[in-house]
Amino acid sequence: MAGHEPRKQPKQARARATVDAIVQATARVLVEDGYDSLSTNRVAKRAGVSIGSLYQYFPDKESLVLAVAEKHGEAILADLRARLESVAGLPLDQALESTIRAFIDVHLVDPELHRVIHFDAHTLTRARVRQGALTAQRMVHAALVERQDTLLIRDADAAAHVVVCTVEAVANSLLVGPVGADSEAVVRETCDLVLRYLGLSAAED
Amino acid sequence: MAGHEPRKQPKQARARATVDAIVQATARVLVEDGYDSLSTNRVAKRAGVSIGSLYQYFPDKESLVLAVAEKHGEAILADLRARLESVAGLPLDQALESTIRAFIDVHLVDPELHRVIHFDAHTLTRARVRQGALTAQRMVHAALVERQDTLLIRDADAAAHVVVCTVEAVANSLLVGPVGADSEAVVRETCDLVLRYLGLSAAED
DNA sequence: CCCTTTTGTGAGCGATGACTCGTAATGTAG
DNA sequence: CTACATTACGAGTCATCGCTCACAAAAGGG
Repeated sequence: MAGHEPRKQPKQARARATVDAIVQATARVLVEDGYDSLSTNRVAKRAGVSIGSLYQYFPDKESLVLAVAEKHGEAILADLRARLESVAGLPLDQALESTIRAFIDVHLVDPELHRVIHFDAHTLTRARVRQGALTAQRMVHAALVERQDTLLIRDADAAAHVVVCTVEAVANSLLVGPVGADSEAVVRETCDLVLRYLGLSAAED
Repeated sequence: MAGHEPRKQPKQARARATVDAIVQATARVLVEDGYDSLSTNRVAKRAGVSIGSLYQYFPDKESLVLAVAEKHGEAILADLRARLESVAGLPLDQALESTIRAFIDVHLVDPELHRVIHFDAHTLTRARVRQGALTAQRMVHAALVERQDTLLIRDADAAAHVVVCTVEAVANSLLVGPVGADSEAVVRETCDLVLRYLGLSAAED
């Protein structure tokens, strides 16, 4: 289902520029025209290269979207890591809140592109996204286990899954459109949700 | 983008059977072949009717999927209502837990179809699903406001959104595939998540 | 029985799309 | 300059798809 064999790698700088232009063009088509309007011909035209050049480096249409998703995923991850630097010294509850907010914020890097990748793209790309979520889940799992006695946890596996699932869903809901509530309030409530779940924040007032 | 005018309604029983066969065939193609393989010709063939007959009752391809989604949505809603009958007499925390479990269970009616509708289908169908979620959100909002003084709520709008978003995400996560955790445990944790968030269930042991 | 309405048919039109391949241009090494 | 590898090109192939339309068969009604 993944289509064909991998294609050759660019050797010269010229070729690397071409590949880059193609990936960027794919992203632009994705956000400007939508997933349904994505065609290899259109991408080639938008990139200013010929359709033949495109197929020298990408075996099929899906691999284009995959490349974009990969790049976007890495950008997000880098951003997240940067945002988490400052968390190290904080007390647990504040650290957690910062992490949650960072996780949500990071979904708003190029939100249109994120929306398309997350909601419109197909099998392979979705699998890639899902794999990213599983990675996050493992990280959360580790963090939970490490603080097992400070927290209120019955089943760390299930807890990690629920937490990641929840925060990701909220983050994505914020980039779909009107949400019937104020965004900042939603983020605040999400923090409360997770903190109370983990037994970290007793009710105030 | 929604295509064309609505088509005529079936007057005779014969025609109603045809329409039904078409909707059912659409659902079968959707779960057996996937959204990407859905074509009007294929649906017609699978339904055992001619392509012309299909276009007598459905203006375009999307309306097929929409009909399936509509039907599935109604089935789910009916199921949910039935499951909620028994909740009336229970104390608040148990009622809430039952409701959450019901909401999740109901996503497992024809899970394959649900998966396709929720994850693979496009604009119109997605809008329909989203509208359903908003309805749920309004219901939750009302329920929260009604019990405002028993619960721990700062912003009912945001709370309703977060809760619905969360439970729906968990429900959908359970029908995508391996989850890295036991399903029942996930459901239990989700209940805890929401109950603790609303200040209903203090920590046990 | 005939006339009208409703229902059913499927060949085929026009469009689009993914992808190939023969060829030409450009870089690169000796 | 020459020979070879790399890169770029884009017309064209083949398949599919959404959808129409001219027509035929069945139902209903008088």
